[in-house]
Amino acid sequence: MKYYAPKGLSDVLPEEMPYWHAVGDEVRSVMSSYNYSEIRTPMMEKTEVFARGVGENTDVVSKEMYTFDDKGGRSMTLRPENTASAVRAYLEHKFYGKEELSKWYYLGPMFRYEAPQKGRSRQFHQYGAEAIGSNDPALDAELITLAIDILTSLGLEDVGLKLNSIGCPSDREDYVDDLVDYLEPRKEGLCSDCQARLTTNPLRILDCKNERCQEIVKDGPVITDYLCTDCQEHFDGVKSYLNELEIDYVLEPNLVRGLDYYTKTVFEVFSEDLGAQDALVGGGRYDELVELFGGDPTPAVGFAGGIERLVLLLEELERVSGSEGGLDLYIATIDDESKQAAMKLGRELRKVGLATEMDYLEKSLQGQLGYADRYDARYTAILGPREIENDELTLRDMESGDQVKVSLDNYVEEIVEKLIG
RNA sequence: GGGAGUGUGGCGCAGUCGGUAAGCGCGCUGGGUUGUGGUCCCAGAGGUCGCGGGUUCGAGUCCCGUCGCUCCUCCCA
Repeated sequence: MKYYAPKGLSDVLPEEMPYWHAVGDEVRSVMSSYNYSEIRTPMMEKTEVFARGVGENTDVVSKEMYTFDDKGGRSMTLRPENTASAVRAYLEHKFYGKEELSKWYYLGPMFRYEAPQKGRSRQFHQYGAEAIGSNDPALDAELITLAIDILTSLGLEDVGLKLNSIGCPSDREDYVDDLVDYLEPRKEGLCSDCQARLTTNPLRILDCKNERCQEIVKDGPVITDYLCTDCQEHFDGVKSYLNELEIDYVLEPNLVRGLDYYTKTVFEVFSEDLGAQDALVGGGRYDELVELFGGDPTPAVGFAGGIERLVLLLEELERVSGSEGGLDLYIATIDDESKQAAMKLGRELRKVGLATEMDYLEKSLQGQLGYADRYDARYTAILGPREIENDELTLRDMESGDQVKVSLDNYVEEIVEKLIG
């Protein structure tokens, strides 16, 4: 084989499409029910949108971006996530002047240069929501239930919610100071990555999976002890709403997440039925991001979910029927003359909305019936010299095998009648 | 960035110690049915064993390299 799709970029094949459609349909439907409107931002942005928005020290920006210079010498980057673009669009189109609260959702491809594995590819697809303009903890809870509702409406039940608050920047500053003070003397025990993080991004040490790092972190300071009154109240509010909504969650004080823009609430929805890449949805509040992009201080919260991982689960659980559509009618032909007529017939039937197929492979009648069978045609219209002679067609019910003659004068009505009536 | 596994007709696989094993199932084509699918029976087409070197009298099998794929670590969607 000479040509392959680039590593980590995979084709979504027709046979997988029912799952993708199910996810897309459910996302749109649930989002609408929560009054979120779709927005589509470009698949690439100027590099600084992500570099500034997501954070220079994040894994995503420092080593996972598809960045290149365009012909004008501008540094462009394929979007690794959609929040930064959404905020850019929010400001560019001055939504702060149009509405007090912007509730958006999106659906589309994202790109991160990483080693592909189960549930992770370089081009992947996310659906997500952003609510810009309110710091109400009820909105955090809304986003969380929205994310969960999409999953449960698709038939997933065993999903868990991890929840944490990382406070506002000044809380975090105090916390990071103490964390570094705590870790510095224990530096030797940390993995080499974490030793580096101690200076670049100490918070990331918290969710390092290395056992020794975890051991050390376990007895260190806990971020939720550092929340200011505002942040504490906010966090309590989120938890209280979740309790009211009977959403189970696990408090994870070490959940900090990989993007710099988060403040206060952070959360992840995960599945135990997935492999190493078990996060289905990740999100949180980003109250500083609009301001960072040059807007007035504007609180916001959002989440994103991975479609590939969701499809993987749906396939495993067989929660979505593996086929869609199906043929209403197959028109079998015998010779050139009947094929001419079949082309015309087929077009008429398609016009009234019937999925119609015919032979393009010069198959025998036997072969054509087999083909019709394989595609689950409900009826096969047989059109041969005998039918043409009598100005009729033979309509075969593919389940019962019953056949009737139908006049070519009113075949559309008769076939529609059989299929619908 | 590290680690492990894997590559044999379209698909899923078997291939023993290196020695007529290039084989099975599904699918496909034709026939049984000169115009009738699903079950069944018969026949048939289809493979430079990922690629390139090497060892050997002899390589799908062993060695080296290379490309691809998969999974893990890490991070996350």
